[in-house]
Amino acid sequence: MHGSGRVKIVDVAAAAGVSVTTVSHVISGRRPVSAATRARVEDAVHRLGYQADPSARGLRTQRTDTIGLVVPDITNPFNTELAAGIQEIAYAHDLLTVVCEAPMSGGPQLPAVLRQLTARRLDGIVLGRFGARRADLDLIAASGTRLVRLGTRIADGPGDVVRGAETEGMRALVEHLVGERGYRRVGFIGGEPGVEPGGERYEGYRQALAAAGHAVLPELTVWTGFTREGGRAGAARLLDAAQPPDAVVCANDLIAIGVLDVARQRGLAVPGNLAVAGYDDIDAASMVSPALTTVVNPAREIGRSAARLLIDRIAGDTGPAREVVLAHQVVLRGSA
Amino acid sequence: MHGSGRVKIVDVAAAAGVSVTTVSHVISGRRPVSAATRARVEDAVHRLGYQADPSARGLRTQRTDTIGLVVPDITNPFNTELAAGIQEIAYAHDLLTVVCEAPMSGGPQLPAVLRQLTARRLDGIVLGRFGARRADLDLIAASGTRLVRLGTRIADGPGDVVRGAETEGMRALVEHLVGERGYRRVGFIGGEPGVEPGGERYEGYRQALAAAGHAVLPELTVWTGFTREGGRAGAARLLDAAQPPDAVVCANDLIAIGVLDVARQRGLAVPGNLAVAGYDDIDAASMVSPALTTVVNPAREIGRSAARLLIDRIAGDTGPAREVVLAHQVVLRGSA
DNA sequence: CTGAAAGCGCTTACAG
DNA sequence: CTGAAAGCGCTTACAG
Repeated sequence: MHGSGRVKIVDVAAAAGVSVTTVSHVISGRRPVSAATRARVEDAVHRLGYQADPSARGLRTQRTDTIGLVVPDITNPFNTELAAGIQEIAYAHDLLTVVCEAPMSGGPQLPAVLRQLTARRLDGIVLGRFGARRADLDLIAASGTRLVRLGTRIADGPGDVVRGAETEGMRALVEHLVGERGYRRVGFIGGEPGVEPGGERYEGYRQALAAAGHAVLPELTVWTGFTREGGRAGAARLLDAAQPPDAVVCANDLIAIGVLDVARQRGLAVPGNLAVAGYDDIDAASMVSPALTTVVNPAREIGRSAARLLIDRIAGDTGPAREVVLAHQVVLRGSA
Repeated sequence: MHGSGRVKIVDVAAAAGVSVTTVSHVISGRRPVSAATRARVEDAVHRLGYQADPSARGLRTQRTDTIGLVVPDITNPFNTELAAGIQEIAYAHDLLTVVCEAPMSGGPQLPAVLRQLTARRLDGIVLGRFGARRADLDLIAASGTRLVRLGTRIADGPGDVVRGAETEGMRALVEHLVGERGYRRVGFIGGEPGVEPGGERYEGYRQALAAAGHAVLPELTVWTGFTREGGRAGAARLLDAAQPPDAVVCANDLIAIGVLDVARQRGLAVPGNLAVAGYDDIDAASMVSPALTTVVNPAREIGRSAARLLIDRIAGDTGPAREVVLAHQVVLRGSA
């Protein structure tokens, strides 16, 4: 069985009575081998439990059969769904996936993380984090590592892009609140100012109000942070206004959950006194009470698309850069 | 700058006017180099942007500087915290971490995933999934890959172990409900029967009741699944009993959230008519209403400990197998 | 249909 | 303090 020391391709060749060349070709299928020889080799591979050394193979082929995903926070449910989608496709293609964290603040800096990944000679990188400088992106591309960026535009840098239709999703949500449900004063709580995807989502909110002929009131828009705490702070500000809103849409679900906290604390019925809507449809969105009306952020499907794009490129696709946009989907629950 | 083709160690040697041997030693620090030479080499490395090829290095050193984590579900918050803890330590030691999913049902089978990882010659594996056969574990150990198992006992297989004090945690929780809060009929909703960590947690429940002199009533224990749906089904069963419980402790938070659903739907006040407690302290536990009384599952710290153990072993520690147990911590919130 | 041999880019005894 | 050279285990032109 597994004696001391690993089984090498020469061991298989000896056991099967052929050259290492032939063993290699049986395994890769890159050259025809007679049925009898193939059977002997396959038997030896199986009997000895041979598995090619990836370092040796990688040194020859200049591939690592490994792709990377960079996200700001690996515990964020959106990012784990993303990772799951990538892994699903990668696993089927015998690629390993490494997920790396490059926090928006604190922890390893993005350029350091990217440098580590290019040092590892990954075959491809999915960049699921905003805020990369153009120079860093160009360095990835120049190193020969394929790149897929998430949530941005094709013109913003090298590589392909996958994104959800965020502006359209938020617009559809707000149009529903204003049109079907008849809310008149719809407020908006954004995340950190200038941080995506807050801008895209705000744009949808703005478009919907404009299309309905409503004014976008500055006193009903507040930017805090993409957290529950941000939602609490934002809700307090909006509700303390001279004319508070009758509905609040939030840049993400965590913010909306913070708004629910404040509503409960102030004894406001949701959606009776205040309608609340989020964005992303995280797990917790259906666990809070009332359950959150929100827009699906198709994280898993974004991951799948990104992995497919990367794999096509690794396989040699040299066509022009592509941008894949995934449709939005509004989920109506109890909160709005 | 980065012309065509990657910078190799010979390029650095040529630029610095020394041998590749010296370049290698400057980088590794494994041999004294004169200050002047060192400076020339470091300058060349920096100027050319040299990064050693990991495949070539790995082929020589027989290391991949990569460790793996195997979990049943990478989107489960407990597992992402685990991964975050491992990555935190691994990153500081220049190790890459790959997280692989081997679902309890459907998807890639555990032996196939483990085979893929040993084929990749990982330096170490953290096994965060139950249900591995002894033979599979022995194969990992025999392949020279260091192993840390989570949530089991040292006697169950090769390698080191890290686990939380689950039985003690559940026992402390139930003792609080019975002792301080005075609940008399405390029910238990478990996950899938026979699936850990359900057994450990049930044992804590059992011990607490026994210590308080309460009988463990079979009609107050039900095994469903570690999901919100499982909690709903379990709650329905318990509440339809001739003498329903006045409190329910659950094998995890998702189950407890399912119980809250049923309580709300039936108009039962929590904790007035029915106290509810969970286990794990996932994010959603503090988002539901009332917020869940639960026990912290120190996932991140378990990850950190596992990574440290693995790194010690990779560094050459050959001492006897170790079992690290992390203390429990009950979190009292509104639900019980 | 098959094999002998070069070479991928490192690290590390060995030698001085 | 420094260097020439072997060799890690593969894949793949090249040759027949």
